[in-house]
Amino acid sequence: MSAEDNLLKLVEVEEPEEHDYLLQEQVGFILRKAHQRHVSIFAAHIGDLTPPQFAALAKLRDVGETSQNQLGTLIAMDAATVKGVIDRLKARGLVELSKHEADKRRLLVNLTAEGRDAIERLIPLAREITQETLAPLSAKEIATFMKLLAKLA
Amino acid sequence: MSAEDNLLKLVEVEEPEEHDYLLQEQVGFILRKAHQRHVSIFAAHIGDLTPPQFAALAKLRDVGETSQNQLGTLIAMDAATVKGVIDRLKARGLVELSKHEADKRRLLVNLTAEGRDAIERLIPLAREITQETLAPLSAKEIATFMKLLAKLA
DNA sequence: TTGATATCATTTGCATACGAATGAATTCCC
DNA sequence: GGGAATTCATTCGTATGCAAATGATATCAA
Repeated sequence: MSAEDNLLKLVEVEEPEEHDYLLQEQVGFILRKAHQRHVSIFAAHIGDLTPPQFAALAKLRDVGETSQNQLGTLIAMDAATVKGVIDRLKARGLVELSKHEADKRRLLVNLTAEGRDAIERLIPLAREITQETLAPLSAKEIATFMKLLAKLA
Repeated sequence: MSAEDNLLKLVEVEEPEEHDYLLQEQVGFILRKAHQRHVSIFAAHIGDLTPPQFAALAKLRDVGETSQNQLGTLIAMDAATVKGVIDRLKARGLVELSKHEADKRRLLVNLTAEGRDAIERLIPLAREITQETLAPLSAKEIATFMKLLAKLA
């Protein structure tokens, strides 16, 4: 290889052509597809609840009664989004709402008995969903991936 | 109350009942948060276009004129979703639609001159978005992460 | 105490995202 | 050739997801 070739190669590596932008290699695009695949796996295992609805129930199981806003923070949903999710869970009798005695602004959310039964019943399925989502990776790869993904989230 | 009871209560308070299922460690939940963070970074750099709209333009730049359905396949959107995205890009004059001569079912989509200008102008910003999204990782970690993420998508 | 500020919840508007149903056009295959 | 199956696009309904505006309440600070 000539000196000119080496120089050219170096220049190419350090200053890539403006035309070689490949959508399918961008992290955002792949992230969106990976998320889509997960949601699809979720729906195949748990047909009557969405991932956000499941997240709300699972978090209420962890922390018990909380305000709607606080629950939203815990499951990474803004106030407008969490309201819709809770409304639908309430309509199905899985959560119940009550007013905070001291702070009249707050709307408390809690599992109903039916909601508690539902989440306990669904958690084994959720484990399968996690497993199937990660199935393309080896155990070692899963550990690495989860560590790096957590850094990005 | 016995001393044992007090001890037990203390333990319960400081180490709340160990639930064997932790939402915040599930891949689906973290994937959703990572995707949210990316969309937020995208919006901070490119305010007047959404990631799916950008994806449509970038892919049209790659492949040139295609049918609406085919474009949807290329950017991982179902027919109903891609229609809305293309409708909005058309309303803004960034793409133009035409009928396929041989196959009357197909609706061809292509960039307008304005659309081509827009995507060329935005690609440098998209590179910054990718960089900022991956900023929490080292170069080596990025390589590892992208390889594993691609396996999951 | 009171006026400014902050927090909680709601509502509206817009943009994905997808299942299901529908209609039009094409292809398959007997 | 012609009926069955497939493909392409559209529409409808439901569910996130978020920005921005609003109203009610609570907290802070002068």
